[in-house]
Amino acid sequence: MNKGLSYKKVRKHKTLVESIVEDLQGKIIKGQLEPGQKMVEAELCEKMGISRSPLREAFRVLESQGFLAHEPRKGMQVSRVSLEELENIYVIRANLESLATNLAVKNEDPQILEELRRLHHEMIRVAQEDDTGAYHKLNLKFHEVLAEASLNQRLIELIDTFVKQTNRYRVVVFSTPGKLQASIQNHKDIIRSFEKGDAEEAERMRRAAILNNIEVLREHFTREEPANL
Amino acid sequence: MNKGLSYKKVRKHKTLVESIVEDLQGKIIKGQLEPGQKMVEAELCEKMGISRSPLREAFRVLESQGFLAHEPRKGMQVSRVSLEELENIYVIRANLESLATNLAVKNEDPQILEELRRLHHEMIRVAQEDDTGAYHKLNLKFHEVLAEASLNQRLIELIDTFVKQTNRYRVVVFSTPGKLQASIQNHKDIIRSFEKGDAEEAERMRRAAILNNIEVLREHFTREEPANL
DNA sequence: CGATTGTCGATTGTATACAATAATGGGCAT
DNA sequence: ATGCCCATTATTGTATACAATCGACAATCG
Repeated sequence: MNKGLSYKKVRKHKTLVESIVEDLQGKIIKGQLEPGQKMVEAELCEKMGISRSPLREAFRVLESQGFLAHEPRKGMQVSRVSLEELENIYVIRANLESLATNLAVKNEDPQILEELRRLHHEMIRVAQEDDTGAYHKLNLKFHEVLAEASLNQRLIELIDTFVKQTNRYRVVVFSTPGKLQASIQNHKDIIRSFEKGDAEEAERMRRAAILNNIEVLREHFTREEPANL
Repeated sequence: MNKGLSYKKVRKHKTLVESIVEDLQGKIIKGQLEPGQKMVEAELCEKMGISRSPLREAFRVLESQGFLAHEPRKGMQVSRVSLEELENIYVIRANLESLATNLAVKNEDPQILEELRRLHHEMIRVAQEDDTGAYHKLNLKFHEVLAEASLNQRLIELIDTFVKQTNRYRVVVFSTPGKLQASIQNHKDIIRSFEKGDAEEAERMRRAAILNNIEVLREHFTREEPANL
């Protein structure tokens, strides 16, 4: 079967470039494309059944988002993130998300609060069943709702990009024992701050949780070999 | 004279795409390309003496940065920023820059402090001469130094983009009377916090200054017509 | 007279072709 | 055997060509 053709079929209203961006982004996040891997245009074109123009445009988008990196005449490669850079990214993400949390609380939308509570209880349930996969999905949703409640479109998009970037190394963070319970407690705290209308407190809670991930990462990567981060 | 050819000559080590990005970005910031203006590919290609491929790649970069926006099949246009969006951007910028300031102070680099002092005194000088143009340049430099002192590369780039975006409407902010003196006072405060090593205070100072710009903008655009923001 | 549809032109989306440069490998000299 | 140089080749950078879609205007029908 020609795998390439499916691309053209799938796109209903999406343009080819968008499809390619999503596809490659997904593969990078999932680790199917490893950091440092060379992205040879002709090769990818053939595999995907597309031509170089849309691929190169997709490359530019992904580069802007930090998923790819290139030097002129040397070609694109999947961005290679050092531990230090990853820490840098986490610091930014912590700030952006805590800002969003602050704004979300200030907006005082009862429907948002309701949604957060629902997700929170759902997470408690799947945590008891030790379903980390389901938990991760709900967790993402929880923070997505929080971000969107900021009603700041630019911020929402920015956070989305940064979350995706850190998720490339999520596996590491989430496999840590106790992390799940800490996460649940954190959500509880945020919801409580939300109920109190204490935006600053919610902001601090959110920031602390994200920054804590850095510790986990640092610990992990000083023990084990830096591998091919 | 063929204006187009200069493009190819100028690039020494820069690729065409980079040159185009810089050029268009500059024109958008300076207002030479107005918000909402259609960017017809063929037209620009002829004017610039380039072909569509690099132009379209530059488009993608600029779109990622928020300077352009496009709908499929409808074409690119210079992004049209509502007052609300501009406020959103300022809120993000305030957060990013205050974060950078915090990190900068924590790094405690005496050379940075020295550089900030130098720029500060320079600004006081040109302010006395009412040279707002020179002041603006020094001001940009001041905050650039502050951002770079964070030593967080990703953050530095992000701030750069956001600063450029808000600078599209800088004219408005800076023509306000009293703004210059307030700006000088703010720098003084930040330097003092730096000397004390009080990162949190410096962070608050920086944030307050940027957020204040929003007020100025809002005032300006509720009096005057929203124009073609 | 208004609405609808068809056709044409303009413009974007995609593919291919050409040019320039960097990586590779083999031959030759030391 | 090893290191340097040159040629070859692979790959990116740029330009052009082709296809698909959208918008506007006009012709036709109710």
